[in-house]
Amino acid sequence: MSKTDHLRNVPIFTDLSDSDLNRIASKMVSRDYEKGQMILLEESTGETFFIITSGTVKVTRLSDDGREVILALLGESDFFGEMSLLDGEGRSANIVANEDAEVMTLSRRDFLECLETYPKIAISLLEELAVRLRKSDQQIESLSLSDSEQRIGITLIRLAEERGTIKRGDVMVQNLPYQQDIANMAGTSRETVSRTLKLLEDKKLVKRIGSDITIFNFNDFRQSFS
Amino acid sequence: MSKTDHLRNVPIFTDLSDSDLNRIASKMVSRDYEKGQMILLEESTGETFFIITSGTVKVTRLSDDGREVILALLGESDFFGEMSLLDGEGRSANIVANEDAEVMTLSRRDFLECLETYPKIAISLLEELAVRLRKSDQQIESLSLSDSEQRIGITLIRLAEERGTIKRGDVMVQNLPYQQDIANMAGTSRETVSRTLKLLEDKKLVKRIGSDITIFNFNDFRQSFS
DNA sequence: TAAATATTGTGAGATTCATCACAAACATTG
DNA sequence: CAATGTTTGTGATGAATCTCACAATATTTA
Repeated sequence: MSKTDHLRNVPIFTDLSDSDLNRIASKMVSRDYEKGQMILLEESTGETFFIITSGTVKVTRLSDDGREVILALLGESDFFGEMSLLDGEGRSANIVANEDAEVMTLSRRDFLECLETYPKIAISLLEELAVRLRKSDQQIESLSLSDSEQRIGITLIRLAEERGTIKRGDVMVQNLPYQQDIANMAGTSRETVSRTLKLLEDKKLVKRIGSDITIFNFNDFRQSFS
Repeated sequence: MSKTDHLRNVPIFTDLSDSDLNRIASKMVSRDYEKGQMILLEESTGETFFIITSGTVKVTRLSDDGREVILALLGESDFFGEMSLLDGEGRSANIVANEDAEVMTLSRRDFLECLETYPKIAISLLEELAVRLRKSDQQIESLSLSDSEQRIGITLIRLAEERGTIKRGDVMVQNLPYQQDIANMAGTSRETVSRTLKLLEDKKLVKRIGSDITIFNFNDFRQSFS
């Protein structure tokens, strides 16, 4: 797949013409990262905009004593790095390759120029940030008000919505993250994730086979954890 | 203060010329709300952009059983309502007048037209959303990793940064919100806020007089609760 | 100013969960 | 296919903090 083709799949670029896409693509550079490799480090100043062309990355914050919060898992056609380009602050999060990943990068200057040249990009980006802010708000609510079972349920829903496949009302997520990562997404401990997944299975709400999970009756499931 | 003057103080409009500001101001309508009055209800579709000209509002999410999370307290020159204008989703939060408040409103159509006409507004708005997203990420981290004392400390810092006055390294916040509201901001219970404020006072980190609080040595305080 | 209402303070018990400590299952590598 | 490392499962324990129940203050209203 060409760089231009990749760009076309990115929500904020979809409105552009082929020639515009080509123009932008010509300024982008590809980079590869191996699983576990740090792509961006907290506190470094952000100078680059990234688009994921393959693989997944995790966006995290770390406490001084090494505990981790996963703010998001991003995959193909998702982008990151825009925050500190926009507000000039240092990075607020670390980005680590969750599996081998390939990205395309755009320099700060080219990115900002893009925004000025194509107001549509700015507006699409606004939409995207609004969506993210909304998700953050939901997460804040669930961290504040829900117990660990609920939060883990909500985390499964997030995963299912992002990378699940539907089959007659059930949703299967292949290759569930490690329980430690689910715990870091849900704001709980690894052991609690282990126990809760078992509980959900006992309740016949989900079925696990290896590292895959099927959520039965996804709409009901989502309803009950909303 | 004229409508135009109010607009000038709003970060996303600061870059505009007086004539542009006037043009926008002419499309805005003022509205008043009494303390406690609901300005926007969750689930209704957003059709209006709001700028606060006086008073404060709180942005909340409610669980079905009536518990409340306060996502933000907004004051003069802050704005809200842009989220669902941008992504077309229904509102994600309720807005309630925290004290008597006056706002200026802009219709969806005029707001979006503004964005198209003045790309600078779009870019400023991007910056603002980036800042908010960053704050949300911090909050998610603190809800996930910190104990209640830390979270309450962080909440005090947020309040101090938004509405405190500095006096020789100390910061005073007048008219602290009710403990119930602080609890809803910090994701804890009202009783825990009561006990924790007392604890911070015993540790000589803060001093309370009536509904005012002084945080001693604000920089150190912030450091230790980072 | 008294009465009524709202807010804050505080003890005690219940509960949820994190943590520790292993064991079991699974995967990876020589 | 050992054997070594990773990930998951599970009991026991303790700590944090929520909840409930009032008491004590503040604040507002009559």
